[in-house]
Amino acid sequence: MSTRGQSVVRALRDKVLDGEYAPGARLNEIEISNSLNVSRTPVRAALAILATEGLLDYVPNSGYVVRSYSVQDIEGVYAARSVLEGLAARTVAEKGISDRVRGLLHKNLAETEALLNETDWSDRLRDEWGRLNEEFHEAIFADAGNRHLSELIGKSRSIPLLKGVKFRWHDLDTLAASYSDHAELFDAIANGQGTRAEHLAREHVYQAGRRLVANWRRAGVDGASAATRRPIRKVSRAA
Amino acid sequence: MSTRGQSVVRALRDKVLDGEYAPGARLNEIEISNSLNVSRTPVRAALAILATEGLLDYVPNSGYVVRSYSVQDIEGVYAARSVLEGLAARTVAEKGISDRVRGLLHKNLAETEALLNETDWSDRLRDEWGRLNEEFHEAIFADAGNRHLSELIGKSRSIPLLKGVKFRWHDLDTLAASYSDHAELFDAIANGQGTRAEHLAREHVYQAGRRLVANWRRAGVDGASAATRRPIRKVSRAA
DNA sequence: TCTGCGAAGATTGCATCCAATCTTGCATTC
DNA sequence: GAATGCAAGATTGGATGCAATCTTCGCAGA
Repeated sequence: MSTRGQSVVRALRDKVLDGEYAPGARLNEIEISNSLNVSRTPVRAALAILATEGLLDYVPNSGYVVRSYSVQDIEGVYAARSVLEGLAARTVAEKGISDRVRGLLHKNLAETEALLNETDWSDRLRDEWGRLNEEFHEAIFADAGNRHLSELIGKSRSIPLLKGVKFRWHDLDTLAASYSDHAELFDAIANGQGTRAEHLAREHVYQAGRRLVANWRRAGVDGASAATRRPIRKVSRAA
Repeated sequence: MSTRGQSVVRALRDKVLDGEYAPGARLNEIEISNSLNVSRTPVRAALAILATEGLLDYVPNSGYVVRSYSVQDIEGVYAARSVLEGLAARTVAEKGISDRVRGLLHKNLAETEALLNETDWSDRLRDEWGRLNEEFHEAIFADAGNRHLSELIGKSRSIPLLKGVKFRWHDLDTLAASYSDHAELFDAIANGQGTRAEHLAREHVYQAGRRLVANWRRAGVDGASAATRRPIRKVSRAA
């Protein structure tokens, strides 16, 4: 809440990531400035920043639209994320996990396991599971102590429309498998097994990506049409 | 040359990457707008973008400074780059290299080899070698067909002050070794050996990073002081 | 001499106005 | 009827003025 520009960046980023602005949607400076009660100046700054972050596409003199991701794009994102998180896991394993993160992950695993034994699997529990999953991954790559790596992973984790649909169709078996992955990964890291940790993390993220793509396809027309890149301006009529 | 803002972004980015603005240097909006003959508006937009790209540090109400990278930071950047370029190499090897890039790399290797047989090793040849090296790497990760991966590698390859000092102290033996790495990597990719290609690329980039860090340290006081992070504002006096 | 306070100067943040470009719709022409 | 050209509206790009914040420098006091 430092400057208005930063506030607008946060507000718009959340809306884009939550799908409030769907992929392909056009972002109008005046509408946004009215809805957020600021002038166009901080809005324009925020749009430029979000475009640089990769959340928006920008065409000069035309405007900004929420970037659309095809199935191939998503596969590419997860391919990159898998090697990055693999590197993070290896790094933590080889340099030694910090006591703080060891305790955090231990607690995280216990809470996740408890969650899996719940009977009524409501949306609230799903959200809680998503939070724990995020906490687990973030704790690891933060403990790698590599600022650049953290930035790259962060960029790979914030993609329009992924956040909202990410863990929506997961059945209990999938969640249990994910928990098992986490437990093994923690074991490898805690025991300094760098190569094992790297491979486990890579495979874990890879599987997550594959499930996401499968759900993406299963979502059918909605997801497909929303993910289809829509041109900002009409193509020129002259051939 | 579409909008002034984009022109300013390019101009400032080049200056930062070439070291014209040294790490830790403060960027004044008015000075820049005067030197580039534009108003503060496009300059402000450009500064925000470059900060988002990671080239500048930003402190609200204080301004922008060229981001400084410690030796640990550089090691981290190269660690990330190595796994990313490893992934790119594996991807190209497994999906099959395109004819265009196969020809390009073939030509690139021939030109590099010819360069190594030159007798008078002038600065011009050094620059030429740097260009060929860049072309080689870029051709590979571009051929992977992963937009996100390309963006991440691009971000890892544009770091303040690296461009200028990158290949300045390399002796002929080092360059020959690098050429040999490239040749082997091309062989692995062209023969569809994904794992081998990945490992070769990782090691190649890792070695490049290690050499850079060694030169960085050897540069001694200059590099060290330039790389030392300088606080933007005075620390608050009250404890 | 050093520390803390305060006022003046400098710099950034934001709002608003104008210019440039694009988009849209209609009329005209083939 | 379809395509082209033109004009009006809408939207973005840039410049400028003012407010808010920070920085710097000097001064008073311990």
